Amino acid sequence: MRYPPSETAEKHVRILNEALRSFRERGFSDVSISEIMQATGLTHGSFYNHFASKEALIAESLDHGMLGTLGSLDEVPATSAGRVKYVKSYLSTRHRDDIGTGCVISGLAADVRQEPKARAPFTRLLKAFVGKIASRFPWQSKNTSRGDSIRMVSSLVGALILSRAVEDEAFSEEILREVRKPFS
Amino acid sequence: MRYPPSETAEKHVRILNEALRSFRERGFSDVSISEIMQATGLTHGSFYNHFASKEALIAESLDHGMLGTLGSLDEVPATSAGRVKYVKSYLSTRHRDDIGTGCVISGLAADVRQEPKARAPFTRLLKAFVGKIASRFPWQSKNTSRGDSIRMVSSLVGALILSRAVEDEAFSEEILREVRKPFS
DNA sequence: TGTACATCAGTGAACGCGCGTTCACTGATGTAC
DNA sequence: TGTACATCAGTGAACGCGCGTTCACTGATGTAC
Repeated sequence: MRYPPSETAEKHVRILNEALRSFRERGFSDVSISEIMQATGLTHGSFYNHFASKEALIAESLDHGMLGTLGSLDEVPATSAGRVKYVKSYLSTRHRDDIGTGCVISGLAADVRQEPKARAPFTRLLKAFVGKIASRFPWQSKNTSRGDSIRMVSSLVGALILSRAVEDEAFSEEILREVRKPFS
Repeated sequence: MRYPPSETAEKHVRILNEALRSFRERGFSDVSISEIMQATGLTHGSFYNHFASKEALIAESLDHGMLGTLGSLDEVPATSAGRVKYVKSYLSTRHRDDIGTGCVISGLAADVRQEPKARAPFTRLLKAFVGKIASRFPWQSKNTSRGDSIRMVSSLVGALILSRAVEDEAFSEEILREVRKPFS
């Protein structure tokens, strides 16, 4: 049956959030349309009233995820102390264990390669993230700020992915701690 | 029919290599037993004469991959020039595009989280890699060498994964180039 | 303002498909005597 | 050294299952007049 547009729009966003959470937790291909819809409180059939295909959902969810990812940078002051704080929370045990609501870039970077339609939105997201880190925080020089941002993002993403992959708790913590050091 | 043991052992290794290549290229769950066996020149039915399950193949292939990953470090001198050379080849366009035969750690770090049986062998592999980089190359001080190794590995893995995810060739190259800088 | 109808989101059965795994069978290899 | 038999890797059909997607149907909402 038909529903008021506001309700439809709200369900659309709920599907996106549910999808983005599941995708981060278990990857694009290990998450089914059915379970996303079930988690949203709907049946799988109505999925195609919202999205053309699973591919389309993946692409749109990444664009949707851009808000939260860039927004997380605003929660921290635009100072070098703010940068220290950001790195500390990015490379924290909490963030490591909080994959479903954690950084979309670390959560999906490796999955993106397999999904052609995901690459363009992911590229936009990463560019915006790198650009915002370079411009928001103070760096040694204007010339190197973009490179510094890329190096910082690569370190954070690599360390978080490795700390999540590893089974040994002490080793996992060691990775987070050691990569935090140069940023504090 | 029955085959000589040497032939069986050789096929076993061929399955492992084929699996490891496919897994790196497309991830554990997007690769089927059938296609691995077909690429090895066998039919899918005989897979279970070699491995108990797909999970067991994943675990064994990671242990098998340890040889190549650690071996790649021996191809470079145990000097700081050797380390420069290693980073240069790790963060090269060739390695970025050569996923199937590239570093197992970068290729599978994110996939490992989803495969419980893969985490122990992956942890061993990463520990050995970090340990070997710390001990093989000269570092500023003995105290920081292990941390330096972890920071280097995190940077390399993060940069390679991001450069592979991104659709924009110039941006991808920029990531590799900027992360190479502090190691040259 | 009231009525008639088109719209469209949600439901759940159904589709074809490929997956991991099992199984009866084959036949050369290895072993016991 | 020769013979009889157990072993076991490979084959391909078959299994149950869950996937992405489609579809006929329902019924409240929005629109035309």
